[in-house]
Amino acid sequence: MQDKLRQHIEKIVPLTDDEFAFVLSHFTSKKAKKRDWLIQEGKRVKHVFFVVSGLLKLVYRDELGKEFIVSFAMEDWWECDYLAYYTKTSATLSLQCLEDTEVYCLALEDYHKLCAGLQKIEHFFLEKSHRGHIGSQQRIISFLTLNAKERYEHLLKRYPALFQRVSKTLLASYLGVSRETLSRLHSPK
Amino acid sequence: MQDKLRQHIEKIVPLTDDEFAFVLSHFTSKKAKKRDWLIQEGKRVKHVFFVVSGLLKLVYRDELGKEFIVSFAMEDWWECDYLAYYTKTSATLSLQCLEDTEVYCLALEDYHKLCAGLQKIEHFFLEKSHRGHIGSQQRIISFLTLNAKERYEHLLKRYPALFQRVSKTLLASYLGVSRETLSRLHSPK
DNA sequence: CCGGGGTTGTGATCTACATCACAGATACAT
DNA sequence: ATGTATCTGTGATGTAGATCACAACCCCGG
Repeated sequence: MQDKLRQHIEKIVPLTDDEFAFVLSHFTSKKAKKRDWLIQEGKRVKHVFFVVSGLLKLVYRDELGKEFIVSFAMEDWWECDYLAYYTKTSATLSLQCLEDTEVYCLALEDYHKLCAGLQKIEHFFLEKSHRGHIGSQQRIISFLTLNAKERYEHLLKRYPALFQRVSKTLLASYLGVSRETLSRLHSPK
Repeated sequence: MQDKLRQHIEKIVPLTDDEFAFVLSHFTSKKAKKRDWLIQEGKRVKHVFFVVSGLLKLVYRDELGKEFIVSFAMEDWWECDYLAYYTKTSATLSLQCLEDTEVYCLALEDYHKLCAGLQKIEHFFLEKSHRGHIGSQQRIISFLTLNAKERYEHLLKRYPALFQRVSKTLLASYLGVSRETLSRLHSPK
């Protein structure tokens, strides 16, 4: 299980055994069951999570209680309500397990200590953050330029594995269409 | 003009005179006129830009030639086609001046040298990247949860200054609605 | 000072998608 | 096993917003 994290980091920065031990000492690990919450709207966000196994949804809930999926987090993903985490405010998003899930948890002060103690890891996080930013930008472009069907096909091509693991209802919510419309996209008229 | 950049960085990390001189030595500066391009689709992206003064649009153009505004960049903003920049591939986005503009330019290898030579600045970039990522995530949420009118009002509240500086046509493109619809939002029905 | 390109409003029409409503299927808990 | 909730498809209908079309405007360059 540690190997997952190490391999993940080493895709970007190589680490000695000692360095990885140092990194690992800043994390705690946690197992959660389907339907458990790792972040709850309104509460403080203590950790950023690295997903070792399982699947989660990051959701925003509007005033009417309607739920929107901001992102899915699968193996090897980092997930958090970053705004709440970095600014130490209460969560506006929630993070819930869609399957039994295993994560590493990193508290904000441990994150700072880790970066201060090992420059490489700050570089790693910078790299990760860039990629996350680029990914979000592309999702924005897909909202600007594509219709429901195109967004659906785009997602299907990019993450075929998702379709085995999450309900159409959730996919629809991620794509920003109603589940009825998504359902009709398969067999177009 | 240097002061702009220094003050901007020092909002996040304090610098000595020597450190700032070191930072500045990695940048070049450039003036561009309204309608000039800093990044052109299909070409290589040599620099990331820090906007000292002026205003730019970052645009995506679809197969039909229709233009979509990914973001505006005003004073104190960093802008780039980050994907193309970091991966040294050719641009899928374009960056064009909407006003006469003054920027600092940072080439990728200078960026790496700068980070390697001064840890503080890597920390600064990491912080900036986080904020950018958070901002994009909120824009995604606005696409998922708000209709055209709500997105418009949201933008109006957040960046009132923009409305004095850019045409409704461009705003509509940023918001993902047609300019006719945007126009009708003022005087509802 | 005149002409043309970009900007804005507004009407008429069209369409993608939402919403509501129902029914069969599947999974989950007691 | 048996009921209950959650998922999925599909019809009927409503609506936000796109598209097309035109007229008035402003601003800049020659």
